[in-house]
Amino acid sequence: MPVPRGSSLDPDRTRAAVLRTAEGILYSRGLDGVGIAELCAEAGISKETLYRHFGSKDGLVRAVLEARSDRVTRWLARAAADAGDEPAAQLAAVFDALGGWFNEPGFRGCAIVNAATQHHTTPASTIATRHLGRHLELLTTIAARAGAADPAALGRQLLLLLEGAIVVADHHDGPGAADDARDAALALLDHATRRRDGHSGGGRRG
Amino acid sequence: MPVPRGSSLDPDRTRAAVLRTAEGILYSRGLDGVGIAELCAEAGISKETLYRHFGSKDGLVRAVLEARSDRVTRWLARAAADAGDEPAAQLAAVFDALGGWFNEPGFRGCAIVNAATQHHTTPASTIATRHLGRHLELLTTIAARAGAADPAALGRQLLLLLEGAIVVADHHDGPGAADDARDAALALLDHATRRRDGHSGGGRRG
DNA sequence: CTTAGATCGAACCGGTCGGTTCGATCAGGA
DNA sequence: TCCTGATCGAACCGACCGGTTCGATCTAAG
Repeated sequence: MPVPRGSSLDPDRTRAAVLRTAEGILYSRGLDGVGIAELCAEAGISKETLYRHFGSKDGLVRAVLEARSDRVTRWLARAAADAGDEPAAQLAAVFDALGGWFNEPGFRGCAIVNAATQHHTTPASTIATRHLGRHLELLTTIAARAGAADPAALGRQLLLLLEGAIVVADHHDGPGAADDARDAALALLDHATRRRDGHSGGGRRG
Repeated sequence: MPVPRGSSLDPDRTRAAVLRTAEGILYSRGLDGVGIAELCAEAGISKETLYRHFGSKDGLVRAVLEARSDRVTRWLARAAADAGDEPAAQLAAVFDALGGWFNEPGFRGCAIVNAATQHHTTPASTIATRHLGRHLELLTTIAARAGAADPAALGRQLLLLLEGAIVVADHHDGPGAADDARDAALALLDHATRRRDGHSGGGRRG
């Protein structure tokens, strides 16, 4: 059953509603697994309306992916910020948040990376590159605040864990991948911040 | 230009040739990016021949993915074996081999994971799960031979790095991801095998 | 030579796709 | 009230899809 048939007649509201509906369907069925006719039906709009708002299916996909990238980026940053000032705790919180996502019923991997995998020519690739760059920025910031010897390098390593966890959770392990990734991340953080004596660094240091 | 028009009339040879050709096209263009008509034309066979050999496009895709999984698995195992008996060297060799792959012109991520991402209902998902399981087995074996405290856990962590490196190389970094993954893998190996004194373990131990 | 089977090439099928257009409808501002 | 513009619903387009069939052709085995 589509939208309650309200005919809001407010372009902004219509656009937002379409984006919300299309995101769910495109994520669960894939970019090529659903046609714009069905998209319009589910969103409760006509094809002409969709055409005027987004220009093409590709335009709709791009708008959906950009909105999603923004939201996911804010969500991860929030998870880190809510974990307090301790870098190790922030890192753990990021991967715990991932674990919560993996446990959600409709989890099917990263929508942006999936889209870029399906249409490697379209702007999806550009959005995906920027999306990973945003994750890298968050992780590098945490690495720097933790006092890592090479924050950029540690950030890149942590990004591998983050993206690897999504793939493994989707195609192999399920939610357990988040726990493995968190353990590995904390180990790498410890390795990159350890003093050169036998002391195990990264622990509480006020 | 298709096959040299030899008409081998040998079913096994024909099947192998079709698999080889289809693998390249399906990998570079995506499962939905090419029709069976073009596949047949490039392979130099008729649609009826393809239909008799593989039953359907899905059957062809499955055969392609299974053959590729076998080949990739053997390739990685060989890379490890050729690196000698030292677990750390074997691990480094695995990620160095990955780096070589990332540098190849047509690299577009893992064909099996990509396929499962595109068609998450088809047998592609099953093949992908088994594919990652094979990688996990190799990495866990190396972890165990290195004397890790928990080889299964370390194996799972290394799998995250392997899969993460493929995604990041495809969508963000390029070949550098392999170097980051190797460094992280060696750090995790060190972390999991270190003695509880200050000595940095994992080194040569006969 | 004859025959059986693999293959070709082309036509054909029903279906779906993304995109376009058009007349009717409806709400809000002048 | 009347107009503007957002929207609807439906029809339509050309293209391509995966799959099926058929007669002709070619090769290798008997």
